[in-house]
This record gives sequence, structure tokens and C-alpha cells, in this order.
Amino acid sequence: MSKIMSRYNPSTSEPKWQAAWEAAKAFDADEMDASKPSYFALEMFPYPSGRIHMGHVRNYAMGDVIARYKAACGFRVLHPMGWDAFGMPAENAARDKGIHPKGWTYENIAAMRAPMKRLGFALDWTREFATCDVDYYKQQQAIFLAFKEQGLVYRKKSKVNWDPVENSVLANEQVVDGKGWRSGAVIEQREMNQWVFKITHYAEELLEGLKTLDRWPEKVRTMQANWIGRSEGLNMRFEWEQVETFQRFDNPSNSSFSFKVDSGVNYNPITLGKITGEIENGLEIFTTRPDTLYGASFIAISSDHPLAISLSHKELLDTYPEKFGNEYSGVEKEISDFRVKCSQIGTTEEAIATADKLGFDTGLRVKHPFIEGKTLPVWIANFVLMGYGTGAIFGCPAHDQRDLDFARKYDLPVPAVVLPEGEDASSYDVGTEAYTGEGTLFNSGFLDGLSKEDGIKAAIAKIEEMELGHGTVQYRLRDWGVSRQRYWGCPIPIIYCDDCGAVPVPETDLPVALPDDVSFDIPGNPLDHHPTWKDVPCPSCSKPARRETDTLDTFADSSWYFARFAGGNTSDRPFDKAEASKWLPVDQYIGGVEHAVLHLLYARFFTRGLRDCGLLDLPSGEPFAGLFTQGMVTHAVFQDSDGVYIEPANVEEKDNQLLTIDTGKIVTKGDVIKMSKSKKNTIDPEDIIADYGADVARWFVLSDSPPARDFEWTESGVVGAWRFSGKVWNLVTATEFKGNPLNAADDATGDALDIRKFAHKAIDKITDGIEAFRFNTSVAQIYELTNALTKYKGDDAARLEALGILIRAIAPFMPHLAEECWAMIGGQGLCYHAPWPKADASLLTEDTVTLPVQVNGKRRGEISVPADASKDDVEKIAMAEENVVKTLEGLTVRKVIVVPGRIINIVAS
RNA sequence: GCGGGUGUGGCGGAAUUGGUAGACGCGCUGGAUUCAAAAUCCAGUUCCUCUGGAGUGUCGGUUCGAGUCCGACCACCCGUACCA
Repeated sequence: MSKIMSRYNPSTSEPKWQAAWEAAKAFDADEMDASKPSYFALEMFPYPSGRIHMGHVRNYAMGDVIARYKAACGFRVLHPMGWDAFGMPAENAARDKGIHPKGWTYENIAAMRAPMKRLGFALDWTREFATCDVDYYKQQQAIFLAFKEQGLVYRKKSKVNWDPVENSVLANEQVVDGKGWRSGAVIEQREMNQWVFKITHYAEELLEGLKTLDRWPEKVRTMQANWIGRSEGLNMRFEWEQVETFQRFDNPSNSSFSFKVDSGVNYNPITLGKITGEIENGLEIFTTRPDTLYGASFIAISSDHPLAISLSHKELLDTYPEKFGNEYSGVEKEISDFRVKCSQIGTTEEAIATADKLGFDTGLRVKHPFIEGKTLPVWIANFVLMGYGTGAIFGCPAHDQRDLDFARKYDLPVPAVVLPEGEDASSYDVGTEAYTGEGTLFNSGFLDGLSKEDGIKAAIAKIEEMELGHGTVQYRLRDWGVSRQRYWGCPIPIIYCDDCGAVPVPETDLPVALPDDVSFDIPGNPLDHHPTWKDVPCPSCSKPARRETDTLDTFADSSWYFARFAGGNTSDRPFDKAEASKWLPVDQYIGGVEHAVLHLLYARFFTRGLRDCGLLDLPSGEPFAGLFTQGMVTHAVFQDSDGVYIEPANVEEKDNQLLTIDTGKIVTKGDVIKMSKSKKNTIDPEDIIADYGADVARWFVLSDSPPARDFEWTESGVVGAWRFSGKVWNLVTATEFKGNPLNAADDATGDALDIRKFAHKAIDKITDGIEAFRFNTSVAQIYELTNALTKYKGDDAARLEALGILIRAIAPFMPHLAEECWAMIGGQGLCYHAPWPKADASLLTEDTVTLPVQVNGKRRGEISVPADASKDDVEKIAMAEENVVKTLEGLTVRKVIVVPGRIINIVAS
């Protein structure tokens, strides 16, 4: 073996091989053999923030392993890359630094593309685009119009966060502790007209489709199923308790109706008179627990329920301020104030659910459907959501925790009606914890003695018989509001005309392009402030009209980009139908688990919409056949004594103390958390590439942690990865035997046969690890093969074969090093084009196996037996083992369990 | 609050189906090589009251056998519909 070993130099080697791949158009799907089976590998495309971060490196390194592995396995692989380029950060930059969002975004893309290319990913850059390219969002506008034509788009009033100081809409992220993040003003909810995608049209299909996604993580399917939230229950009406009669306000000739109002509550008769429509005949509620109707203690309606709005006198006040303004007092005013209090909670589900329970007793009462003479009070409550069910519930405090909290706070009765097994009906009390489990119904009239399930059926049947309601299916899923009052997004192609209403922009007039001359000096939507952009003639009657100034939610951009990747950058349609239909669904999609619900559900909606508009031939409607969700990249946080965050690059260890390098201040190491700019615990991948090369960075992010789990970046870990690359290099440079590494060393015996066996067993383990997204175990196996080769002294065909296996196995992880090594040992062509190694089955079996022997479940010895030994023989050998005999002294053997190929357990006492 | 996940040596983790807990890597200790260092190579490294015993977040259960299954709990992380 040669003693002269030159050091592997990534800084010259990596650009060389990247140029070789590019010259060979190795990753250009159009250049690949079209007769091969196709494979679409895709990672969630990045937002162009300006710098690539370790999370990107990890995500794309994983995708690259799959893409390169599948290519080696004989697939024609499509592995594209693009940019999710619309969004708020660009507008924030414009506002804070005076840079135009467009320039900022495209500069960021350029700044990120370069290091991504230096990482040597097997990406088809010929298909690159950004969602802010006019060509792309033009087609998105066409899709919007097609969806509208298909009945998948409508307009609806929805709530937004309103900053009364900036006079603008804020994202949830921009609301901190209920206040605007810039203005500090208390945020109110405000209703605005919004464009909405009818995702609920596919609620059932989206739920059913989950069952077919057997290559998705179980947890993601569970989360989506829970998000869609199908529940069967009862829609029913509680009839009003009637005593006094008021004239209807809007049309006195209509039949009159009335309410019972508790003493002490005095509504203006006109307020009650205004309550019309469905409310007239009773209050409609939805429940999944009709079995507990006898435990009803109150009715609660949302503060946005039409009844609550009516009772607050709001509509009358809005319509006839001069007439009713001066009468605005008393209970109407109190309800109005209560509604304002509720509207300050915020629009997020979390804020609503964690807020203190607030209620307002309206004084109105409804009749219990089953109990003659019993009435229930109607409350307005802040925990009831208008967006789910009917916006009204009946409260059964004994068997619902939220209802119980509410009842305890307002001192409402808590009648128990479900008796848990083993409890006594006469003494049972729920205390502070509602009982939601199975049990037997009691105190429940005709339902007494029934189980929860039977009680639900019986109660629904009875209500249906009484014609008070019907069994129904509800979904938690809400339609997708897509209007955003922002500039840096895809303009919604609609024109408003006083005569014709909301008119779609004719397809020939697309794109509706964003104007470049916009100002970010005033808060709010720059498109709205633009002096001329929105003024256009109505496409239908040519009278002066106004453009929609809202843009689409950026989630729309990422809901169909994969189809554009597959179907080409067509200018006359969103993508080529035949091409896109050929590649889709994506065979393997990889991204962060934070997208488990929204992005993935929206994309599943879009592909169904595209299918039903005839744009895509995808019967299942499923865009992603395989999904993998990776964990985050984390790093320890460093802080000095003043609590100031310190970059890891500025921390050194001296005499067991952590100090800043520049000023020598003492630093403490804090939690290991997700890398973020604000905590300064980021590692710049570009620094790592410069110091160690792309291969080492890639190898390290894949080596230690299971891909699904969070990955902790440590400085020592990178050094280990660096050393490993040197070890492989040394193995190759030390080998003098040259030839075709694809040849099998069939005549090997002794040590040479052992190394062959080791290498072939390693192939299976490495392959299994890649297939199952357990790259860390593939890496461990590669380490073992490397160690075995280091120990193996022969310089012969067996060594060359094993090296050929090793190099092809590391190629998906460290492709540049693999190419360099491949060329050195005599491999033909690019290692990228070399076939994935295949294990020779005859080298995988062993004649003898070593089995542990337990006595009473504790390991006492080890025996070596022929692989095909019978159970009886194994038992005999085990019973004779020296240590086992010693342990069994004075004990009686009761039972011997032999698990072939696994273990022997002797039970003795 | 609700939905989902994670928890194993000093550290990252392995053990895919209930069958030898700690593979592999990092770190550390000792040795070889070297004028010396780096690099490389070899050996050791869960803990303890050590012929034995304990041990996979905590408590309890099922089993011949539990990191793995069941029940209760604790801690942390992700999502929660306008962050991407």
C-alpha cells in the first residue's frame, strides 16, 4: 500500500464535479431516458428570506438522498426547485428599509441560489421559477377564475384583526398580546367581505382520501382527520317560551310572535320584533351529545350569533341611527358592550379557547323539548364559535368541561345524567371535572338505562319524531378565506362595478399585474392607496369600475407549484395537462411537520379543484403519494450576563468556561432550541461549506439524528463528519488494486470472503435505511463497513468490490467525494450513473447463530448453535451451558421457551 | 384550551414484528506513532455499595420476557385557519 496520502480537497473537487454533472445535464429530466419509470422527488420549496439556513440544508439533503438513490435504482427522476416568493417579510423590508419588495425578493433568490448550487444537489434547475413571477401568478389568476366558474369560490363576511391606529388589517402574527406589533393599539375584530375557497365542498373526500395515503405518516393523517373534524350529531331547535306579543318591526302585517323575558330585563319591543327568520320558530343548536339533553342547564349562543346582534340593537342602530340612537341604552347597550369585550379576544382559535369564560344572560328562555314546563336560560358566551355548527349550543355542564367551567362561574345547575360504571346514582357528583366517558344514562326519562351510543340514537329519533330537528353530519373544517389586504401577493382578478357587481377579469386581460410604483409610507394596503391602478372600466358594461385590491393568501401559491414543475412553464395555461398528469402524484414529498395540516390540506384541495375544472387528470385528487415530515434543526442558545444573545461563532471554551471571543465576557449555555435569528443561535451553512465543503455539511446533517426528529447542530459533530470523509479518502488512496469495481470477487475465501459478506449485508441495511427514511442507521452501517475495510489487510478484488459498494452507498450523501473516489478506483463514467449495489443473497446467510440464554428473564449465558438446529437441540445445548447450569443449581425448571433464531428463556423456581 | 408528537449513558442516537438495552458517532481516558503537535491507528468507556445488583421521563399493570403493549401522570416541542 502506498504511504503517500494526499488530503482530499473539497474546495477544488466539489466545483469540478458540479461542472461535470452540469455538462452531462445529469439532472435534467427532459434529457433522461424516457423509457425508464418516472419518479417525482420534491422538497417543500423555500421562502427567499435572503440566507439559506440549516433547516434548508437538512431538507434538501434528505430529498437529494432520495433523488440520487432513485436515479441509481433506474428511475427517471424529476427533482425541481423554485421559490415561494410572495409574503409579508418582503413588505416588512419595504416598510423598514425602504427597499421595493420585488427587488428585495429577487436579490434574495439570487443570494440563496448560489449556496444551494454549491451544495451540489441533484436539482433540475431548468424548471426553476418563483411564485412572484408574473408568468406564474397570471396562471394562478386563471385558476382562481376557473375555480369560480366551478362554484368553488364565493364571497363571505369574515373576521379580521383591525388595528384602529394604523387603519389596517393585521395578520395573527402581527398581533402580540392583543395589541398591534407596531402601533401597540388594542386590536379589534372587524368583519370584512372576503373571497373564500369552498374547501368544505370536498370535506368528505378529503377525509376519505386520507385512508389511501399509506405512505404518509400516521400522525399527519390523524391531524388532518381531526382538523376536518367530521362529527355526527343533532341539529335541533329549542322553542321559545312565549308570553308577551310584540309586533314585528320590519313588516307589521306579518304574523306576530313573542318571547318570555325574565322580570328585570326590559328589551325595547322593537329589538325583539326585529328577530325574524329561522330564529322566529326557535333557537337552532348543534350537539354531538343529544343523549345528555336531560342534563341541559342553559343555552349558549356565540356573541356573533344573529340573535346576539339583534339583541344588541346593532342592526337598527346601523340602519336608523337618527331614530334609535337616543333610545340606545339598557339591556341592548349592555349586550353591545359585551360583544365588544368578546371581540377583543382575538381571532385565533387558541386565544378564544384559553380566554376566561365570559357570559351574558339575555333573560330570554326556551322550552326543554322533553321536560314539560322546564325552561332554560339563553346566554351569550365567548367560547361558542359562530363558525361551527349553528353558533349555538345547549350546555350540559356535568358532561362537558367548558360547559362546566361556565356553569360554575355563573352558578348554573349541574345535573348529571351519565353514570360512570361503579358509581351510585344517588350520590354521584361530577365535582370540578366533567365526565365525558361511557356510562349509563339516568335522570333522563325515556333514555334511562341506555348507553351513551344508544342514548344518542334514541334522542335523535325522538327529536325527529317531534319535528324539532334531525340527525346531521358536521365538519369542523371551515371554508378557506383567501383575501389579504396586502401588496406582495397574487392580485385577485375581479373588477367591481356599481351596476354589474363583482365581474371576473376576462381571461384575455390576464395577468392582472402588480404595479411597481407603490408606496409603503402609509399603513394599509398599497394597492388600495395607489392613485390609478384600481380604476378600470367594467369588462361587462364598460362603465368606470374598480379593481379588487386584495391579493391571494400565499398558501394558494404553494398549493399547485408541484403541478407547474411537472407540467412546464406554459404561458397559455397553468401547466401542460398530459405532462403534469404523467408525473403526478409526487412520489416523495419532504418538508417540515409544521405544514402537516394547512399547506398539505390546501394542496389536496387545489388538486381536486384542478381535476374538477378539467385541468388535471388525477382521479384520486391526491397530490403527494409519499410524504415525509422532518424535524427542525436546533442549536444551543448562548447569553452573556446581561441576557444578550451571543452567536455560537463568537463563543469559545477556555478552562471549562464559555467566553465570547471578541470581548472575553462569560457566557452561559441555555436551551437547545430551533435556530432563529432573534435568539442568534444560527449556524450559517455558507461558513460550513467554506470550512469543510458541501459533502461534510450534508453528511453531518443526515448522520446522527433520525430525520423525523429535531437535529441538534454541534461543532464537534461537524468535525467528526470531516474526519470520516478523510477516512474514506485514505481507504481509496491506499488501494492499489485497480479494475472494475462492479465486478464480484467470486473466488474469495477466508478474510476476503468475510469482507464480501460484510459488504453485501451492509448493502441491505443501508438500502433499508434509505427506503424507510432512517438515514442515520444507513450512516451507521456505512461507518461499520468503513471500519471493516480499514481492518481488512488484503489489497485485492474483494477489497475493490467492497470499496465499490461503499462509494456507491455514500454517493447520495456525499456525491462529490463519491465521484472523486469512483474515478480513482477505476469506475467507469459518473458515479451518479452507476447502478445501486445489489446484495448477493448467497452471502447473506450464516451457518451458525449465537443465542442468548435467559434464566427467569435475566441473561445468564450465550450459546452458538447451527442455524437450522431444532428447538429440542437448542434447548439441550442451552441447558448444558456452564453459567446456566451454575445459575440453575438448587432450582426446579418449570418451563423452557425457545424462540428460534432469537432467544432461550428458562423459567425456574 | 384543543389536536398531534417526543422523552434511552456525559452528548446525538440504535434496538422496524414483545426476545442479548446502549449498535454507530461525538466526547473522555489510556497506549502506539512523533523532537513536538496535528492527523492517523489500537484499547477502554451506562451506573452502583461490583463473585452481585440497578437501569430506557414518573407511578402502576399485562407477560416466561416490556424501551416496545395497557392505564394514570410529568416535562418539552409542533399546529391551532392572516408566519411561511
